[in-house]
Amino acid sequence: MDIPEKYEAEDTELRWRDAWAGQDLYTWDPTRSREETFVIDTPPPTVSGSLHLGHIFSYSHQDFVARYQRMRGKNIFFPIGWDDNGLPTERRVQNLLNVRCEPGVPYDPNLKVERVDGKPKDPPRAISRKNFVELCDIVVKDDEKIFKSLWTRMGMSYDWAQEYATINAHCRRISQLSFLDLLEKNEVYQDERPVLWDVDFKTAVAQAELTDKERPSAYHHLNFRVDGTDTNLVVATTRPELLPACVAVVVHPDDERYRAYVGKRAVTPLFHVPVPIYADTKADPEKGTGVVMVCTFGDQTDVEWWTQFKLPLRQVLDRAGCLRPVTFGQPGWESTKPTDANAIYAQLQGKYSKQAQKTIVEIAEATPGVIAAPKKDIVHAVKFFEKGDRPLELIPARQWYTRLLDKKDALIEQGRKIGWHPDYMRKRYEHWVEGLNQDWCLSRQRYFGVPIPVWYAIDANGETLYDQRIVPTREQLPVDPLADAPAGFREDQRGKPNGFTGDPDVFDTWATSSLTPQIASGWVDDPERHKKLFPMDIRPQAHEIIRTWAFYTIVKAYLHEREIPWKNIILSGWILDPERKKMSKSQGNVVTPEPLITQFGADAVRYWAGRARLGVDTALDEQVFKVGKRLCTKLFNASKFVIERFTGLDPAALTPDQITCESDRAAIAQLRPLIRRAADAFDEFDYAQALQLTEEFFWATFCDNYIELAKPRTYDEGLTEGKLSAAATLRLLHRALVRMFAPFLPFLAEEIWHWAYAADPDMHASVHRSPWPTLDEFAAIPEPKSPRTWPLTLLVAEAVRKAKADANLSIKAPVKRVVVVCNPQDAAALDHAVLDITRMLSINVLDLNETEGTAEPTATVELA
RNA sequence: GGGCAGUUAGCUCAGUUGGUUAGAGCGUCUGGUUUACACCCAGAAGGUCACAGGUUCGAGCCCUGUACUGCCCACCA
Repeated sequence: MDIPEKYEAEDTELRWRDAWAGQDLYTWDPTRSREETFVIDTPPPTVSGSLHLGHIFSYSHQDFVARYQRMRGKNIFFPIGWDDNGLPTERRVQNLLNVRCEPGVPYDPNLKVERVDGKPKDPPRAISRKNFVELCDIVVKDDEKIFKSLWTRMGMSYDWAQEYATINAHCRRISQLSFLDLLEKNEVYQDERPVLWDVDFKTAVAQAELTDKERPSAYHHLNFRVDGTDTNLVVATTRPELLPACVAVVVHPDDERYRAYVGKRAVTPLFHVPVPIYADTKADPEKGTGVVMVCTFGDQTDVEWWTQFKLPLRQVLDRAGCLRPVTFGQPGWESTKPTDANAIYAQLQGKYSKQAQKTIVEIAEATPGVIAAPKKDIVHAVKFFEKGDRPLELIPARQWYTRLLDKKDALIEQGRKIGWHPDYMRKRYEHWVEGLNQDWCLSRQRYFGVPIPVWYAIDANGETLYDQRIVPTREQLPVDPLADAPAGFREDQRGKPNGFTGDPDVFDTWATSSLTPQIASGWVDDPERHKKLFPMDIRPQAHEIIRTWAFYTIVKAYLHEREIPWKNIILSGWILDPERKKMSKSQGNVVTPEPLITQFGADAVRYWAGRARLGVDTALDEQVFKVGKRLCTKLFNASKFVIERFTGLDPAALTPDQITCESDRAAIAQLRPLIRRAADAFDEFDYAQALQLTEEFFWATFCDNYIELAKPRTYDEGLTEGKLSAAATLRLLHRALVRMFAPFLPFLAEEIWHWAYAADPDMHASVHRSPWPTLDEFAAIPEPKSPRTWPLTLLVAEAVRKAKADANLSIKAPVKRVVVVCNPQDAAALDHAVLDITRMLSINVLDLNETEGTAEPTATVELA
């Protein structure tokens, strides 16, 4: 193969990308044993949106490990999936096609919609869930193509035969199988109770999807008359709009101020609703006025008191977060002055809670005797759905749950069986499990997701019987209960008395994502394959989703098989912008990878990723790409030298026994520990350490010193012993280094490999299937007579270089004399390399002045 | 409020179980047409290892405390 004059990353990378596409270098071999196989639980990226530099970063880390393990001879299972199921896709489809999902609408097999550019003229078209899901499928397919092309460009060594998407039939089936299995095991259950609710998406969410946001708020001080007295209890509340939902008042049992009122009733202002006064230690005397109003529902404590005191439900918020119609004076809505209450409520009804709050405060301020004290502004943390824009509410709803609270200890124990890299990430997992306070809410009131595979019977009166569930058989899955009729029923019985109805909900996307190991392995559908792939070797992922993806995956593996899902989990850090801020779309500081790849090359971008250790957040520094590109250029040029210098010399004629020079043996002795240390680092998933060691050796030991030392001999006339020894050594060192760089710089390494080594009988045609260097390859080469030869050579070289630099002379300028003062052992060691040293540094005379004692050797330089 | 990390040269980061004078790259400065490479080579300057105590013959590393930064969790009347 011809070696180009100059290194052109784009040319090299395009060529190999195309060449690899036609080969099956990365194909998993199902016939090989589990022990020989290395299985990666690749994160499926969310396809709606674009990949940013952070993805390139962490996905490169996975590929380093995969490529290393492959070179160690492992049969790599490295699948890639697309996480297309879920809210982000729904939003994209709604905007792109101007449609909205309306579950009651019948399926239209001939539905045609067009993409809209800019703001749509018409209101969104209501379509069936099945149509909506089909449109989502079409849209994500396009994104997946773009993602695939970027991964290919980055040289990711996926086995594309294992490609999947989390919404495809296989994933829906596995996800539904999981649910049915847990239903049989009584690990999932349905319950109607207050649930964390997002009023914009109109769906329940789980504890793991919460995030706190600081919001300005205020304590409003309201007078509650104690029934039958002239005394007022002052309630401090941040949610005055929930006053109509008030069902009780609570004080601390030891609070002297209020002890006398416990057991009496208080009357809410404005609505005149008598409510009981309870004592409970959860009421904090220090907070507000020490008097808490219990509403259905303002916060989690309200739910607890509501349950504890068996309080009535006065639900005022509807699922959109608006105040729904209620009538005081009706059963459950007692009021001593219902007419007044209804007049006030009429002004709130239909408003979002925030507007209702404003209104009720105005009314309270205008009504004498209601406000006890001026409001007090505060800032406090409020719970949000992580993807939501408005605070969560607690709204009673029927939902499916997975039992978690009864197995916290077991889940912590499972976590301890897994290797966490870095290890301290294990603590994050354990703290999360310890802090769990709810079972996992599985159901979402959304559309583009995996349907919950359950139908319910409808009785003769048209009432849905939630405890009379109809579940499909395993063979039927995947099913859509809104489109498919259960066995024994006809479609026209849907929604009719004595008929059936389908569960309208879909699963939390994590319910499916948590099954990536089972999705990839085939699980119960292919037990043989499952056995060969599960538990997996590594799960690579980001640390902020330990509480979701890692946690839920551990939960599923435990509930289904009492197993851990993988032996190790490796956690990449984040890419921060140069100001150390996390990259995010909302911050507007996201860097797209394509221009960087074009400018520096995929190998250089991978190099940048390889410099960051696991778990460490790294500030983006464009200089590092430059360094990566420089490394590629250097590797290209050094390789060109090593190979072209000996054009015409048959590589097969170069054998280990020709390596006779002490300098050469000394250089090889430097490589041995490098190979071991880099492999050790890689075995611990510390690719960054492996890269650093390799790079350091390559640049300093190999290029700056060894090549320069050996170079004069390579110009010998004829095939001298020294020249052959140098040729064999250069080739051997170089062949090892190219392989050690291969996981990081796969394109360039492959290119160089094909210049020189692809035809090697004990290697593979591709560097990526060639063995990682082992000490065995160098076993036939004797150790140098002294381990001091190499360091002493460097000592002389450094002294001479410094002398020349100090004198502003060219490095080629001749040196009259160098006197080395050292002990006899060192003198003997150095003596082996005298010829190479003098030739490299143009030294006329090198005197070795032996002195007894252990004093450090010194070199004195006398310039010409 | 609880927890987990981190704080080392102007910048980005290494620093293995405590062991001479603390490292690299980038940047800066000085020199060098050297037949692989000027996307290069050589050299130099640059650090009270956040701070304060302690253990030790010896601490960047171990212990205690403090400050700051980031993340996770809790609180939400």
